Amino acid sequence: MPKMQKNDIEKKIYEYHAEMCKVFSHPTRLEIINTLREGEMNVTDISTRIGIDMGNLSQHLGMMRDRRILVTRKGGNVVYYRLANPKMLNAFDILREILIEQIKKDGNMVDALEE
Amino acid sequence: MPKMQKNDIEKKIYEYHAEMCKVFSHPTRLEIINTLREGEMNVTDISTRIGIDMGNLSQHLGMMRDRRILVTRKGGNVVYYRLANPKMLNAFDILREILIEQIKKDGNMVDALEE
DNA sequence: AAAGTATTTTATAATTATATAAAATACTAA
DNA sequence: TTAGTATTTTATATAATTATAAAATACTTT
Repeated sequence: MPKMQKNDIEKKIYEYHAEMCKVFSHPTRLEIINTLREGEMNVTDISTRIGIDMGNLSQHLGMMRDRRILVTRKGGNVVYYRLANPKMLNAFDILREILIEQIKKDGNMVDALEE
Repeated sequence: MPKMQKNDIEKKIYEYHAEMCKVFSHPTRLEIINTLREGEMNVTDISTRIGIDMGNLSQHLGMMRDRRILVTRKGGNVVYYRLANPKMLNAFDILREILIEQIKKDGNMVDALEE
Protein backbone atom coordinates (compact mmCIF):
# COMPACT_ATOMS: atom_id res chain seq x y z
CA MET A 1 0.00 0.00 0.00
CA PRO A 2 1.56 3.35 -1.06
CA LYS A 3 2.19 5.95 1.63
CA MET A 4 -0.52 8.58 2.03
CA GLN A 5 0.32 12.25 1.70
CA LYS A 6 -0.90 14.74 4.31
CA ASN A 7 -3.20 16.19 1.71
CA ASP A 8 -4.76 12.80 0.94
CA ILE A 9 -5.44 12.26 4.61
CA GLU A 10 -7.14 15.63 4.91
CA LYS A 11 -9.32 14.82 1.92
CA LYS A 12 -10.17 11.45 3.47
CA ILE A 13 -11.23 13.17 6.68
CA TYR A 14 -13.50 15.50 4.73
CA GLU A 15 -15.02 12.44 3.09
CA TYR A 16 -15.73 10.68 6.35
CA HIS A 17 -16.98 13.89 7.88
CA ALA A 18 -19.36 14.26 4.94
CA GLU A 19 -20.47 10.63 5.26
CA MET A 20 -21.30 11.29 8.88
CA CYS A 21 -23.23 14.43 8.03
CA LYS A 22 -25.35 12.56 5.50
CA VAL A 23 -27.09 11.14 8.53
CA PHE A 24 -28.46 14.61 9.23
CA SER A 25 -29.52 15.33 5.68
CA HIS A 26 -32.91 13.59 5.77
CA PRO A 27 -35.93 14.76 7.78
CA THR A 28 -36.87 11.28 8.94
CA ARG A 29 -33.40 10.68 10.32
CA LEU A 30 -33.43 13.99 12.14
CA GLU A 31 -36.75 13.02 13.69
CA ILE A 32 -35.28 9.68 14.77
CA ILE A 33 -32.36 11.43 16.43
CA ASN A 34 -34.61 13.90 18.17
CA THR A 35 -36.80 11.06 19.39
CA LEU A 36 -33.87 9.08 20.77
CA ARG A 37 -32.85 12.15 22.73
CA GLU A 38 -35.18 10.87 25.44
CA GLY A 39 -33.45 7.49 25.59
CA GLU A 40 -33.34 4.17 23.82
CA MET A 41 -36.36 2.87 21.94
CA ASN A 42 -37.18 -0.24 19.93
CA VAL A 43 -37.87 -0.26 16.21
CA THR A 44 -41.61 -0.83 16.40
CA ASP A 45 -42.07 2.05 18.82
CA ILE A 46 -39.97 4.40 16.70
CA SER A 47 -42.02 3.33 13.70
CA THR A 48 -45.37 4.18 15.27
CA ARG A 49 -44.01 7.27 17.01
CA ILE A 50 -42.89 8.99 13.83
CA GLY A 51 -45.31 7.29 11.47
CA ILE A 52 -43.09 5.50 9.00
CA ASP A 53 -43.08 2.08 7.36
CA MET A 54 -40.83 -0.37 9.17
CA GLY A 55 -38.81 -1.51 6.15
CA ASN A 56 -37.93 2.04 5.29
CA LEU A 57 -37.18 2.85 8.93
CA SER A 58 -34.85 -0.11 9.19
CA GLN A 59 -32.89 1.17 6.22
CA HIS A 60 -32.46 4.57 7.81
CA LEU A 61 -31.47 2.99 11.12
CA GLY A 62 -28.99 0.76 9.34
CA MET A 63 -27.18 3.60 7.63
CA MET A 64 -27.04 5.54 10.90
CA ARG A 65 -25.60 2.49 12.63
CA ASP A 66 -23.01 2.03 9.86
CA ARG A 67 -21.86 5.56 10.52
CA ARG A 68 -21.68 4.93 14.26
CA ILE A 69 -24.31 7.55 15.03
CA LEU A 70 -26.61 4.96 16.58
CA VAL A 71 -25.85 1.82 18.55
CA THR A 72 -28.09 -1.12 19.35
CA ARG A 73 -28.85 -3.45 22.20
CA LYS A 74 -30.73 -6.66 21.68
CA GLY A 75 -33.34 -7.95 24.14
CA GLY A 76 -34.83 -11.20 22.90
CA ASN A 77 -36.85 -10.42 19.86
CA VAL A 78 -36.51 -6.72 20.15
CA VAL A 79 -33.75 -4.35 19.03
CA TYR A 80 -33.27 -1.16 20.99
CA TYR A 81 -31.57 1.81 19.36
CA ARG A 82 -29.91 4.72 21.11
CA LEU A 83 -27.58 7.60 20.29
CA ALA A 84 -23.94 6.54 20.23
CA ASN A 85 -22.78 9.90 21.53
CA PRO A 86 -25.18 12.44 23.07
CA LYS A 87 -22.65 15.15 22.23
CA MET A 88 -24.04 15.06 18.71
CA LEU A 89 -27.19 16.67 20.06
CA ASN A 90 -25.19 19.82 20.64
CA ALA A 91 -24.42 19.99 16.93
CA PHE A 92 -28.05 19.17 16.15
CA ASP A 93 -29.26 21.97 18.41
CA ILE A 94 -26.81 24.58 17.18
CA LEU A 95 -27.90 24.02 13.59
CA ARG A 96 -31.56 24.12 14.52
CA GLU A 97 -31.02 27.39 16.39
CA ILE A 98 -29.32 28.89 13.36
CA LEU A 99 -32.26 27.72 11.25
CA ILE A 100 -34.84 29.25 13.58
CA GLU A 101 -32.93 32.55 13.64
CA GLN A 102 -32.89 32.56 9.84
CA ILE A 103 -36.60 31.91 9.59
CA LYS A 104 -37.32 34.72 12.02
CA LYS A 105 -34.98 37.15 10.27
CA ASP A 106 -36.23 36.50 6.77
CA GLY A 107 -38.55 33.73 5.78
CA ASN A 108 -36.84 33.80 2.44
CA MET A 109 -34.89 30.59 2.69
CA VAL A 110 -38.30 29.06 2.37
CA ASP A 111 -38.82 30.91 -0.89
CA ALA A 112 -35.31 30.27 -2.20
CA LEU A 113 -35.74 26.55 -1.70
CA GLU A 114 -39.31 26.25 -2.91
CA GLU A 115 -38.85 27.84 -6.33
CA MET B 1 -54.42 28.34 2.34
CA PRO B 2 -55.55 25.70 4.87
CA LYS B 3 -54.38 26.09 8.46
CA MET B 4 -51.30 24.08 9.38
CA GLN B 5 -51.42 21.60 12.23
CA LYS B 6 -48.68 21.62 14.86
CA ASN B 7 -47.51 18.29 13.52
CA ASP B 8 -47.20 19.65 9.97
CA ILE B 9 -45.09 22.52 11.22
CA GLU B 10 -42.77 20.16 13.06
CA LYS B 11 -42.36 18.08 9.93
CA LYS B 12 -41.64 21.25 7.95
CA ILE B 13 -38.92 22.21 10.43
CA TYR B 14 -37.33 18.79 10.06
CA GLU B 15 -37.37 19.30 6.31
CA TYR B 16 -35.67 22.68 6.44
CA HIS B 17 -33.23 21.40 9.02
CA ALA B 18 -32.37 18.53 6.68
CA GLU B 19 -32.03 20.93 3.73
CA MET B 20 -29.56 22.94 5.77
CA CYS B 21 -27.60 19.85 6.73
CA LYS B 22 -27.26 18.83 3.09
CA VAL B 23 -24.68 21.60 2.92
CA PHE B 24 -22.46 19.54 5.20
CA SER B 25 -22.96 16.26 3.37
CA HIS B 26 -20.33 16.76 0.66
CA PRO B 27 -16.56 16.80 1.23
CA THR B 28 -15.96 19.74 -1.09
CA ARG B 29 -18.50 21.86 0.74
CA LEU B 30 -16.96 20.99 4.09
CA GLU B 31 -13.61 22.06 2.73
CA ILE B 32 -15.11 25.33 1.53
CA ILE B 33 -16.55 26.00 4.97
CA ASN B 34 -13.30 25.15 6.68
CA THR B 35 -11.44 27.45 4.31
CA LEU B 36 -13.80 30.36 4.91
CA ARG B 37 -13.18 29.97 8.60
CA GLU B 38 -10.22 32.30 8.09
CA GLY B 39 -12.37 34.98 6.49
CA GLU B 40 -13.95 35.91 3.19
CA MET B 41 -12.42 34.77 -0.06
CA ASN B 42 -13.25 35.19 -3.75
CA VAL B 43 -14.31 32.38 -6.04
CA THR B 44 -11.09 32.09 -8.02
CA ASP B 45 -9.02 31.87 -4.85
CA ILE B 46 -11.29 29.21 -3.35
CA SER B 47 -11.06 27.32 -6.61
CA THR B 48 -7.25 27.21 -6.66
CA ARG B 49 -7.02 26.71 -2.90
CA ILE B 50 -9.05 23.52 -2.83
CA GLY B 51 -8.34 22.42 -6.39
CA ILE B 52 -11.75 22.28 -8.01
CA ASP B 53 -13.20 23.32 -11.35
CA MET B 54 -14.88 26.73 -11.18
CA GLY B 55 -18.22 25.71 -12.67
CA ASN B 56 -18.61 22.95 -10.17
CA LEU B 57 -17.48 25.20 -7.33
CA SER B 58 -20.01 27.81 -8.30
CA GLN B 59 -22.78 25.24 -8.07
CA HIS B 60 -21.71 24.26 -4.57
CA LEU B 61 -21.44 27.90 -3.53
CA GLY B 62 -24.86 28.59 -4.99
CA MET B 63 -26.60 25.86 -3.04
CA MET B 64 -24.86 26.99 0.15
CA ARG B 65 -26.00 30.54 -0.49
CA ASP B 66 -29.57 29.38 -1.15
CA ARG B 67 -29.55 27.78 2.27
CA ARG B 68 -28.18 30.92 3.87
CA ILE B 69 -24.99 29.21 5.00
CA LEU B 70 -22.85 31.56 2.93
CA VAL B 71 -23.31 35.21 2.04
CA THR B 72 -21.61 37.26 -0.65
CA ARG B 73 -20.18 40.69 -1.17
CA LYS B 74 -19.44 42.04 -4.60
CA GLY B 75 -16.35 44.12 -5.41
CA GLY B 76 -16.29 45.05 -9.07
CA ASN B 77 -15.69 41.90 -11.01
CA VAL B 78 -15.12 39.75 -8.04
CA VAL B 79 -17.51 37.96 -5.69
CA TYR B 80 -16.39 37.39 -2.13
CA TYR B 81 -17.96 34.60 -0.08
CA ARG B 82 -18.03 34.30 3.70
CA LEU B 83 -19.81 32.29 6.38
CA ALA B 84 -23.23 33.72 7.19
CA ASN B 85 -22.96 32.69 10.81
CA PRO B 86 -19.66 31.64 12.39
CA LYS B 87 -21.66 29.77 15.04
CA MET B 88 -22.03 26.99 12.49
CA LEU B 89 -18.34 26.25 12.98
CA ASN B 90 -19.17 25.00 16.46
CA ALA B 91 -21.46 22.38 14.94
CA PHE B 92 -18.79 21.60 12.33
CA ASP B 93 -16.15 21.14 15.02
CA ILE B 94 -18.30 19.02 17.33
CA LEU B 95 -19.05 16.58 14.55
CA ARG B 96 -15.44 16.41 13.49
CA GLU B 97 -14.38 15.72 17.08
CA ILE B 98 -16.90 12.89 17.31
CA LEU B 99 -15.52 11.53 14.05
CA ILE B 100 -11.92 11.66 15.24
CA GLU B 101 -12.87 9.93 18.51
CA GLN B 102 -14.60 7.20 16.51
CA ILE B 103 -11.62 6.66 14.27
CA LYS B 104 -9.30 6.41 17.27
CA LYS B 105 -11.62 4.05 19.14
CA ASP B 106 -12.23 1.70 16.27
CA GLY B 107 -11.20 2.28 12.72
CA ASN B 108 -14.16 0.19 11.76
CA MET B 109 -16.44 2.90 10.46
CA VAL B 110 -13.93 2.98 7.67
CA ASP B 111 -14.53 -0.71 7.02
CA ALA B 112 -18.29 -0.52 7.45
CA LEU B 113 -18.48 2.20 4.82
CA GLU B 114 -15.96 0.75 2.41
CA GLU B 115 -17.50 -2.68 1.95
C1' DA C 1 -17.60 49.29 -28.65
C1' DA C 2 -14.46 45.34 -28.27
C1' DA C 3 -11.72 42.34 -25.63
C1' DG C 4 -10.61 40.33 -21.25
C1' DT C 5 -11.49 38.46 -16.68
C1' DA C 6 -14.70 36.57 -13.08
C1' DT C 7 -18.58 34.18 -12.09
C1' DT C 8 -22.89 31.87 -13.00
C1' DT C 9 -26.02 29.09 -15.59
C1' DT C 10 -27.50 25.36 -18.45
C1' DA C 11 -27.56 20.79 -20.48
C1' DT C 12 -26.29 16.20 -20.04
C1' DA C 13 -24.89 11.89 -18.40
C1' DA C 14 -23.56 9.16 -14.50
C1' DT C 15 -24.11 8.12 -9.82
C1' DT C 16 -26.37 7.86 -5.51
C1' DA C 17 -30.45 8.09 -2.42
C1' DT C 18 -35.10 6.94 -1.54
C1' DA C 19 -39.76 4.68 -0.95
C1' DT C 20 -42.33 0.75 -1.75
C1' DA C 21 -43.31 -3.93 -1.64
C1' DA C 22 -41.98 -8.56 -1.01
C1' DA C 23 -39.01 -12.00 0.90
C1' DA C 24 -35.81 -13.48 4.36
C1' DT C 25 -33.88 -13.86 8.98
C1' DA C 26 -34.04 -14.01 14.14
C1' DC C 27 -36.01 -14.93 18.05
C1' DT C 28 -40.08 -16.47 21.15
C1' DA C 29 -43.79 -19.17 22.59
C1' DA C 30 -47.03 -22.70 21.92
C1' DT D 1 -41.57 -28.27 15.26
C1' DT D 2 -44.93 -24.87 14.08
C1' DA D 3 -46.81 -20.42 14.41
C1' DG D 4 -46.14 -15.73 15.65
C1' DT D 5 -43.80 -11.36 16.28
C1' DA D 6 -39.81 -8.19 15.35
C1' DT D 7 -36.47 -6.72 12.43
C1' DT D 8 -33.63 -6.78 8.36
C1' DT D 9 -32.66 -7.48 3.62
C1' DT D 10 -33.44 -7.44 -1.26
C1' DA D 11 -35.30 -5.94 -5.64
C1' DT D 12 -37.00 -2.34 -8.20
C1' DA D 13 -38.57 1.97 -9.83
C1' DT D 14 -38.29 6.87 -9.13
C1' DA D 15 -36.12 10.99 -7.79
C1' DA D 16 -32.16 13.76 -6.39
C1' DT D 17 -27.22 14.82 -6.59
C1' DT D 18 -23.07 15.38 -8.91
C1' DA D 19 -19.23 16.32 -12.35
C1' DT D 20 -18.25 17.76 -16.78
C1' DA D 21 -18.35 20.69 -20.57
C1' DA D 22 -20.22 24.48 -22.96
C1' DA D 23 -22.65 28.74 -23.10
C1' DA D 24 -24.19 32.90 -20.93
C1' DT D 25 -23.87 36.93 -17.90
C1' DA D 26 -21.50 40.74 -15.44
C1' DC D 27 -18.18 43.78 -14.92
C1' DT D 28 -13.67 46.17 -16.22
C1' DT D 29 -10.33 47.98 -19.17
C1' DT D 30 -8.71 49.43 -23.47
